[in-house]
Amino acid sequence: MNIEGIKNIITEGGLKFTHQRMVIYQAIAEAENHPTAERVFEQVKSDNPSISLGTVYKTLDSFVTAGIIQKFVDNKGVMRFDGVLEAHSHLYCKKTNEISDYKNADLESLLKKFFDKNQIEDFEIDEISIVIKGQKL
Amino acid sequence: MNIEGIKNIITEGGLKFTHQRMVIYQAIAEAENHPTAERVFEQVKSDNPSISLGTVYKTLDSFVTAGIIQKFVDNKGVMRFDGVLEAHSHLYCKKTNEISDYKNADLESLLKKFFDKNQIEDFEIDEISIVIKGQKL
DNA sequence: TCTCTAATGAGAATGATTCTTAGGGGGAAA
DNA sequence: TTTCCCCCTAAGAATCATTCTCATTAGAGA
Repeated sequence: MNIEGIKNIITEGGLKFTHQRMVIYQAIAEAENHPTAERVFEQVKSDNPSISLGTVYKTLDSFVTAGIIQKFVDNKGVMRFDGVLEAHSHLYCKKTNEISDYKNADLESLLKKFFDKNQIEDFEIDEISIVIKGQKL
Repeated sequence: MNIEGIKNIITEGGLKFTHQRMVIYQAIAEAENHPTAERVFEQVKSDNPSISLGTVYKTLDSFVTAGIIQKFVDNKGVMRFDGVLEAHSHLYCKKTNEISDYKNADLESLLKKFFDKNQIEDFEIDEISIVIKGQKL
């Protein structure tokens, strides 16, 4: 993604555009995996050697609040960030601890139909997160 | 559950029976919610004032390894323990941060059927965990 | 009962995340 | 352009859950 594109995403999220936010968003958008804050920090340091880890945390948090990235907590209790906003599930490999995306529109619609029919008493569903645990072959 | 019952569960898991393991298992089995290690520690101290927090962590971990309880990580990155072994989903309330069980056999079989038909390439599924996020009404 | 090994208690150490504080930069208004 | 103000940032201290270390203790089998 080009600089203008990223700038738009950040400002449309209601955030001031800064160099730090730029490189951090870029790192997330380009990441194939689901990086930790530490990992983003490492990545970003080459473009911005004086950046601080605290800034990375705070910036990622603003992005989440602004709704331009997602976050979740992995099996070890470490935060993971995800630039993909559409509904999708995660595959967690117990051997390598890697987390990858699993998108399947059929699964999404199956679940949607199920919960449309089977309302949960006194509970309003906002989102459904699925983690498929197992191992890569 | 009585003492003998708990003793059986612990020894059948291949673990030596001790007083600490007894009271810790009891606390998990009786818990309605999904207690943290800290919470179990508080609970257990009345029956065993000299117990150490490290022991609670280590014991819970042995239980998980032995397969007699389950654990997961909540949205805040804190470990939660669960004495219920059957497949079930969790409801997470964004307002109160409470986590409750959601058991629905239809949902389980729906998912089982789906993944029987739709194998994931190069991935062997072990378990599927579903967290339904939203809010209590 | 005796012995051996695994379990325990106490507290130090670790690691991820948040907080604090001081300094800096960009936009709005004149 | 200049000033003001507020938000952003850097650096590191503080926090909190969890793990580790190590000396001591207590089960289970001989």
